Amino acid sequence: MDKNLVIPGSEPCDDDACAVRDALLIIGGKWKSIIMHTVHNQGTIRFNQLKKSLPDISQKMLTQQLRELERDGLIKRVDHEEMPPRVEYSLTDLGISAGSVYKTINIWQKEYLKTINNNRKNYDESKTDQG
Amino acid sequence: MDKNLVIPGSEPCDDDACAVRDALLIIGGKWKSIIMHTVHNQGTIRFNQLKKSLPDISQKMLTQQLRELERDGLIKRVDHEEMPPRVEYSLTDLGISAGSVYKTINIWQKEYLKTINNNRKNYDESKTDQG
DNA sequence: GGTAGTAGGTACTTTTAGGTGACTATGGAT
DNA sequence: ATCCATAGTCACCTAAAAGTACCTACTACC
Repeated sequence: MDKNLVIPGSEPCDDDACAVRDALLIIGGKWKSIIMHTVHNQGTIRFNQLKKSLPDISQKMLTQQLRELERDGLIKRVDHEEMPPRVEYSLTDLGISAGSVYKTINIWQKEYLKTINNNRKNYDESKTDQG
Repeated sequence: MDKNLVIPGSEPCDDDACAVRDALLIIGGKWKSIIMHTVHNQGTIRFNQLKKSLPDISQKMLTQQLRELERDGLIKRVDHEEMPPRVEYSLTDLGISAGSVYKTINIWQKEYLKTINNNRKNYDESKTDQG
């Protein structure tokens, strides 16, 4: 087995936690990838526009995820302090860099989705066949 | 903004779900990255060896995660059917390919961790300063 | 003065992920 | 007979993530 092929650093974990684990707290979760994707596609996007683009997300979750993305510096929030309110979201440079990670994940998934689904089917069959 | 720089495919979601979201169900979660990392490092590893390498994981979670990784075809499980039991785990080719995804995530995290932590600090301060 | 649009916030509930501790089967050693 | 090691399973519980429904502030418009 070639040790140079794969996976993270050299220690199993830095201190307690894994870098990958930490990264997934920042870019993972149910909504962040699609929010990031939508903001990127639009360049600049307002709150309600975003909400309409993501019909299944609740207002609360959208706000919450945007706050986290803003806190971590992946997204920039500009409040124009007008009435009626106008708030615009866009990606920061860090957000754009995270985009390349999403892209890698996406490519991997697209490439191996069928394989994985076949594996699952075979696994299930082997379990129902002979427990 | 350069549309060619970043993020997944061209639609926000394939059907309901995102490819990235689906991928993270396969390779994400609290334990999978470190399990994969450990198995890779050892080449072949037995259950209890793995448990000792990951002192914080419970036996139940280890079994459960290994079953999912096996089901999805990232990990191969070989039961030698001896007594006392001897079961050996190793990565499949698909598992190795997932390693490159973990690697990308890991590199990104290592590169931007400080930036993210600074962003969080500044964000918190701006919130406590003036709400 | 009632309604609509904007960008949220709050309280409560459900669902999912993860954790704890005791238990099983097997055979060999003490 | 009892204990040990291996590789688990089972029932139960907590904590975190996500969802639902309703509320706020401000202004314009009718």
